[in-house]
Amino acid sequence: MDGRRPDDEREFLAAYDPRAFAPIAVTVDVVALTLRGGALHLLAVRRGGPPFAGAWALPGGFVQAGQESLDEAAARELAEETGLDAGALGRVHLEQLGSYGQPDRDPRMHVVSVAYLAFAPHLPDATAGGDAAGADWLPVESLHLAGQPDAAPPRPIEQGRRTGTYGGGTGRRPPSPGDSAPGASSASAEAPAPDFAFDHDRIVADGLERARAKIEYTPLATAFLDETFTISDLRAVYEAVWGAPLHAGNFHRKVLSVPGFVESTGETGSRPGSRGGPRARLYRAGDARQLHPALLRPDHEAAVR
Amino acid sequence: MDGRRPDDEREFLAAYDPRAFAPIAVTVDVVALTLRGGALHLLAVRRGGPPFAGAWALPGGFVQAGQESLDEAAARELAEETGLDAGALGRVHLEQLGSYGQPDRDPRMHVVSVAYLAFAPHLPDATAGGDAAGADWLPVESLHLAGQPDAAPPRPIEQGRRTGTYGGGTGRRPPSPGDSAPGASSASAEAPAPDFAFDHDRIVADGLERARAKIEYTPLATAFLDETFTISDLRAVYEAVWGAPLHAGNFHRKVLSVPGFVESTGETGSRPGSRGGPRARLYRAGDARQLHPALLRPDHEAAVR
DNA sequence: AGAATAGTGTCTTTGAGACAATATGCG
DNA sequence: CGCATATTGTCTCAAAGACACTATTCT
Repeated sequence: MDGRRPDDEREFLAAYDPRAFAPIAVTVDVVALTLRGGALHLLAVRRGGPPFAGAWALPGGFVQAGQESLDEAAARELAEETGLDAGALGRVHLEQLGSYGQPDRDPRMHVVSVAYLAFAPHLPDATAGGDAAGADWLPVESLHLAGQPDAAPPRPIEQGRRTGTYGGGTGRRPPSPGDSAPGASSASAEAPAPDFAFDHDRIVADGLERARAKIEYTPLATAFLDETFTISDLRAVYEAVWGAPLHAGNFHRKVLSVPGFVESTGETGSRPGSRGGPRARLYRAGDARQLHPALLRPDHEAAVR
Repeated sequence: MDGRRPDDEREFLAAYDPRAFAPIAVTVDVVALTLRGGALHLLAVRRGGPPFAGAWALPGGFVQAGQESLDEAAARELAEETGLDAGALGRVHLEQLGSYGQPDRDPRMHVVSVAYLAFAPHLPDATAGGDAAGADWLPVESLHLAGQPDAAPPRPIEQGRRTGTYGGGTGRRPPSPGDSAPGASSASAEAPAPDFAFDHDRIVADGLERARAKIEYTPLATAFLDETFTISDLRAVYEAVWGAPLHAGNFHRKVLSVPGFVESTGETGSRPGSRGGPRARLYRAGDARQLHPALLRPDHEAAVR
């Protein structure tokens, strides 16, 4: 309406000499999830230098200005940390999660981070790329995450013991007051009580909630599996991501009843379940992009209220 | 792990002298939606200068480095264009939509735009803020959007005649090429067929799809209404956003059956529908943040396949 | 043999949607 | 009066979930 105000003046200048105006750095950070030994794992790197030296952080880095899109930058960073080539990356689901831009989230300067969420089939051990001191897959159930975004936080679990099934109860987590996660990030690796650098714990929490919601109404759970899989493999994905056991029979029927979710390869798996049982039939991902009707989380309505 | 590679070198420098490295500008753009006369409208501004001078664009601007978060920047930009004060802004729902960072999306330089989605009750006419030549609310049904993200594009509608119900058919819209719709208000808006500057048509399409999906499983449709409203008012929101008529009786029962969606104010509206009928009871938004069970779009499964 | 798993059948309950019916208030 | 709307009732069908059952294969 009226004449230029100071803000506009600066914007005007910025268009012609951006370096004089916009000291905001843009990075991408990736919340990469995979299944290892039946448990959901998150890719994290050890920070090699300050700030937060020694703390866990998400793999990520600066977007190369004028060179790449955000999606490309995320794929590049993920590849650097996992050693994946372009072919293997093609089997990974990568989607944008959200952007984080609090002015003080990085003590050095104003950094806007565009977070991505990745679902990958079982991947090899992580290899530290960039200036990270190390990279590793952390079991999600061991994470201490601040400010759970919604209502599906990882429940307290016993350390060390991984029976392949669940340690937790039915899922209506008690608030668990003694379960604090202060900034006391230990720099040694044995103790898995990972506090994250920056606001990465919030990004991880948001990513986990997105993952839990996304497999409800999309077939993306198959992105955690190989080309062919059994219905039980698929059920294991849902159980690992949701952290709750599912009824095998009903799940089986449900998956087959949703059009386009999976399609049969007429084959049958050679190795039955490690504890006996008939050989399961093999399926591959179908062509649906959305599940109708959706596969809703058990008891989720109660958790949300 | 190993020695620094060139990329790392640049990142390292960037941390200490960002101006030497990161010529990426960060902006926010807002997809602001409201209901006017029963139809969904989008807030747009006329660009005052190149590039894309004279074209419609989303309200937005640069994030003030070190001064504000992304959310704050979006709220500020929205307020500038709508003349809303802080109080009125409190009644507006504002959420992050996604970030857009193709290197060539702005011809001047690499600009990463963080898009926001806003739901607002009926607002006054837009007032051009910043360096815009004008601002206006455009009927969403008149927009020509490239690359519809999904399967719920606006259908053709008859202009002028707004009977309060629908002109369209059952929802499987024919493309309807010659369908123009002048916003016919302040800023020389005779020529419609709005093509947007930059990639803003894609952002708008993504925002619309997000809005259509979001009111399925959240009570955010109430954000388009005043403090109190009737069930019919609420139904009008769903019909405007989804672009399809809903069965009044079933909708009524459904809304009341979802816990926490609306709560009754014991009152009754004084003005019945303009064409007669009993006075409807008034409700206000309930305390639920998610709807269980959800209010699914009719026929959406078929549209998605 | 005993145990665990794959896959199917059955039954109950909930919810979505089609349709009908009644009451209210405007023109 | 005639019509549109608000609200409630009824009926049918799809789907989720609990439970049971059979067949298969490992230890």
